[in-house]
Amino acid sequence: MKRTCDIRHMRYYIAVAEELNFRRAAERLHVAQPALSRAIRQLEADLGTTLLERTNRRVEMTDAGVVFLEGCRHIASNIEALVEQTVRARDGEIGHIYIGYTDFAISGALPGIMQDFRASYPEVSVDLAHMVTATQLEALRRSEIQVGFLTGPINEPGFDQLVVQHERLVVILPEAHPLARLRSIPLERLAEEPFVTGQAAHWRHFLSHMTAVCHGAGFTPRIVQEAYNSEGIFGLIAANMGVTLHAESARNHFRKGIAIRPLRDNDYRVSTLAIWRSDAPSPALRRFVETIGAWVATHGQEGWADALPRATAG
Amino acid sequence: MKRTCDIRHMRYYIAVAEELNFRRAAERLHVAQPALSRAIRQLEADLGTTLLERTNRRVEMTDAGVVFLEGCRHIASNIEALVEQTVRARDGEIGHIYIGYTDFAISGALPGIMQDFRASYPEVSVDLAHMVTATQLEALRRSEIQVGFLTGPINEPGFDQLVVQHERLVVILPEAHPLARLRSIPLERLAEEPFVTGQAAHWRHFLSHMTAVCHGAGFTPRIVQEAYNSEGIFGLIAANMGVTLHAESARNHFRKGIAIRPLRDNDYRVSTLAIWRSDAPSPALRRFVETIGAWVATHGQEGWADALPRATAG
DNA sequence: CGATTTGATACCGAAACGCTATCGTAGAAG
DNA sequence: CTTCTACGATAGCGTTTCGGTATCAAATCG
Repeated sequence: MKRTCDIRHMRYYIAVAEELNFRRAAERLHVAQPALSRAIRQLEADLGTTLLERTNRRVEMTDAGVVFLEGCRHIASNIEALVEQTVRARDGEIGHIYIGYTDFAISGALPGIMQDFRASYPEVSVDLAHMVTATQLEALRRSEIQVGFLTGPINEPGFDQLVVQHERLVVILPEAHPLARLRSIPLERLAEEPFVTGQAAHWRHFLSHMTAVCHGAGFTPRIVQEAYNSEGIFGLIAANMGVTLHAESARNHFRKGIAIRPLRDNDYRVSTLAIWRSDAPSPALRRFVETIGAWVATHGQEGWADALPRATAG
Repeated sequence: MKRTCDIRHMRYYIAVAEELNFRRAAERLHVAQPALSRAIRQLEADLGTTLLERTNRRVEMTDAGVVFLEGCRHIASNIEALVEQTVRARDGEIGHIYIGYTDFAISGALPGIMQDFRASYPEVSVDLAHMVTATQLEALRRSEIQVGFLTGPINEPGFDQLVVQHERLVVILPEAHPLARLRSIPLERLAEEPFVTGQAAHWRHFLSHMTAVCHGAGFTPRIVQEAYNSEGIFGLIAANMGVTLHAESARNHFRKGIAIRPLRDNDYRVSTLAIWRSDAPSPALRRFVETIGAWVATHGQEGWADALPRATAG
């Protein structure tokens, strides 16, 4: 028993079993009749089972033949589907992508991008994992994630990037704070205020932006409290523990008890980048990067906030 | 694109994709490494898709390769299962049998035989159809059923048979009937009684037995009512419309209002036969006939009534 | 820098395949 | 009963495919 079980033989058998006539089956398969005779004979030898009862005038299926026909049909269709799926995987329509994102990204461009991507490639499954910028960079190097949405600027050789957000800074402060009465806040007025920020170990990318812009206004922010994430920061501010600078995407959050005000006469911007390994992208990744590009081209760098279904205000 | 998709190539691919190493995969498959290289190359050409990324030192699966591997595993296991099933079908462990049966058979030996058969060959599905003897013979000739359980004697060329029941006759009469007080009834005492029987057109096989045995006692039964089946006959008798002769298997029925008594000094017997086409039996049919034979050998011709779970009395 | 390992290639003999031609037989037609 | 026809089986031949040995080019490692 060689256990070859060639697909071709199965297809031959399907034709013969359906026609119950070697000649017609041969026509249908575009082969000569003796080839069929031999193929079926060999198939039967491989299986160790008679599949067709030939009586020189009529062909009948045995019980085993019926079972085998059913199975062959099933397998043939499975193979067709598999070939189809494989081609689609090659074209990036099927696959899996691991993505890392920051608070800024999920508050800003990422939901819109994901929405577009899911609409175009519904069969690509996506794993979204929240990570701060430094963790994303490490994960990208280890190929644990394929795309990172993180706080720029980044200079990582071997990776391509695209700016998806380019945001002004806003001041976040307790609703009852005297400065909250201003429509926009001059940065210098925050010099003496206590600051609430993310943890220094994890938020250093954004904190370096914050300290830089504060130094530009002539002071060093006095950090009195650290929170784990943006939600935590907002909560502490609502509890009147201090103020902070945050990216404009904070406007997409709504939190009772806090006020969000633009900086007056300050054009400093923080960028959020999409970044991915530039060599040998998987097909699905290529599609995803295309989607990011299309999204950026469509929404521009200013309009990203409009992409969110729920628009909020400060 | 030839769309060959040889199973062998798939098995080769599974090995290479699992080992991610052509040499080790070749060892596992007991083939030389160049054969593998070529097979995979051809497979990729057939599919029009790169499955493995070879870098002269390391082999990696592409996304399409991952999808294809999963599919190949699935198909390979399907084929294994199919071969298994086909062999079992050849051995009669899988299949389908169409069976016809009479009232006598279903009241007698058939349930026990079916029970044994289902226990031995649970994956052979059975279609049981109630038919009178004449209908069964016609269905057997047309191969609409493969086995008939019917009332003998039968002389049908090209068919084999086996006696599964060989029953004495019993008298069935209304509980309140004067004769019901006797422990056994001499046949002559029924000469003047009105008879309730099955419809002449359908029950002629049994009716010929009945008239024959009555003639032996010197009278012709006066049939006053015909019913569709045994249940109907019993019902009419319970309604005091007459009496009848029936096979001993009637004892396995319980019907309020009727009495069942043996014939006195009468050894006439009615046989119920299993009958099937003697040429080219399907494997499942062969198993079924074996089971019938074993059942008859075990239970004998007298003990058939014991085979029923529910034993009743007259 | 040489040794080793990896996949790719070249070539050859064997096996499998497909085709044409032909046969034997069972059913149909006369 | 004879003849014809249709069907599957068989034989022989050329081509393709497959597997094996020997070898190569490149990358890794000591």
